[in-house]
Amino acid sequence: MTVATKSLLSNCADCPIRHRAVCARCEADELAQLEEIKYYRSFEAGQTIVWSNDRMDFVASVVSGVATLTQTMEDGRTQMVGLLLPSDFVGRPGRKGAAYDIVATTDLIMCCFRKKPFEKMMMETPHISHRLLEMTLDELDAAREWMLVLGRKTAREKIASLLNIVARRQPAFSPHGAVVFDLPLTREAMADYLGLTLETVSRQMSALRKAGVISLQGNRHVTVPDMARLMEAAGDDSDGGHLI
Amino acid sequence: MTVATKSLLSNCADCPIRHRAVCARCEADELAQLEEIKYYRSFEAGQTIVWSNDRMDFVASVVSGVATLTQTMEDGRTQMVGLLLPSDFVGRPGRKGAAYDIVATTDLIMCCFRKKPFEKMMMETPHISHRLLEMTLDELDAAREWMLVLGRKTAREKIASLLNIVARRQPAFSPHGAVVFDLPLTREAMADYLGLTLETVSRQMSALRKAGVISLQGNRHVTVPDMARLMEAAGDDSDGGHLI
DNA sequence: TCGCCTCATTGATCCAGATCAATCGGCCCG
DNA sequence: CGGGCCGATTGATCTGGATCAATGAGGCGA
Repeated sequence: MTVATKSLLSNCADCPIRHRAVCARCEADELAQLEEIKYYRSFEAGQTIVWSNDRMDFVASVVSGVATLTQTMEDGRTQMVGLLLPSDFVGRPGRKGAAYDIVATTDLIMCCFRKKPFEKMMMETPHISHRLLEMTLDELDAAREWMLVLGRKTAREKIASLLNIVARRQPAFSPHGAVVFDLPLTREAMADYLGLTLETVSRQMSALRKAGVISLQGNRHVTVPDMARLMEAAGDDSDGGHLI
Repeated sequence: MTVATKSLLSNCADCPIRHRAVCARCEADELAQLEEIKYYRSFEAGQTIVWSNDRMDFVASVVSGVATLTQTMEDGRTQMVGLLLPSDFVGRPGRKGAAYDIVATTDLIMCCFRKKPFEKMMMETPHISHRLLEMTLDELDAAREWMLVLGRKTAREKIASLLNIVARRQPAFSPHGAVVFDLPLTREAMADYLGLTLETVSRQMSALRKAGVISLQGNRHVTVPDMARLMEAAGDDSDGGHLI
């Protein structure tokens, strides 16, 4: 580990997700308390972080990289139910085990908190529980948005919706002009997220490319020349009247 | 309004959802505070309670009856994203407008709190914000469960999953033996929840009836002779190892 | 009692996406 | 440099659920 990384990882004040994660509202003294119960873990792309039903004695924030939450039926059908990007929260206070498989789809660093002391701190620190409530409400909105995608959108709209989500969470995103990014998911993982087969994902990616909505450099590297066209392909109102 | 109903409606201590709603953890003095900012509203089956994007200056608990949350695309496709049963919470503290259409599907009574004072109380009363966090995490789990239903289940499994959810929230539910209840939704509303057409819903209800998984008295009244068979039809593990 | 309206059922046909199958292309390892 | 592997693409065919269409059945007002 380089000296720069080590510093990044030990000092909350310099943390890249300081102002978006569950600790966003904490004061200096509260951060100091968190520093005492936190530790970092890193994972390589493809590693499973937690298996569904496993005991889970920590909660965490994603610092860098991407992870997925996946549900599996007995006969093997799978559905991804969450995409965890930097600053997203993992785990549920007040529950023993994991409800989903959690898998790193890129190299990943997580900032973990031992669950017991974190729960204790939540009880005593409104800044944490209020921020967690706010983040959970946001996730609930995202999950409901995704229910519309899964229930009513066509394969092409589903793909465009996924590209849209990933594009918007890029650090240097601007709603107008071109956006360039790497997809953090394989075609198969995209299919699991979208309720499709990987063949359909591949076909519709090609279709969007042929229509000029996106261009591809290799399998993962995507250029979106015009976000408005992508939104349109996703079936979303391009001037989305979003509430705050 | 009868005397009995009036008493039910004015005194939190006698409230039927007292121990499951957002106020579940409140002490007597906190209930007294809530009583000051609460008021009741009732709606008839079919009435729209709030339109998406409307200003919403209250939050509420469902006291009796059933409501739905629905999202609509510009071209008219709709997806139901939530089913609100007694004790469920409506609205989002910290947001001005409604994100979804909220519609009463049966006659409905809601216990409303003016938003501003409720938000103030949340800041000062951990019993409320902790309970709300817990309820929101449960809703998030339910939404993710529903993502699996929408993304990966067959039409027949979808219907069985919906019947399963409704059966389990009946006041007098027992996991073994028969369950009898009234569906709170039309075939069309079921279709909106399940990401299907109403014709497919109707066909699959008939198929489940012919297979003996359910029996129907009229359109709405359902008897489930054996919950295990219903779970099986839903594609769920009948001895589901649920976490707490 | 009749006619209408709403909700539900059932039938016939169509099509988006699943399934089955072959091929491609980059990458690692020997 | 060649072979094997993994992820992705593309093609051919099949099918579950959508769509289009007709009919049924309860409830209610005139």
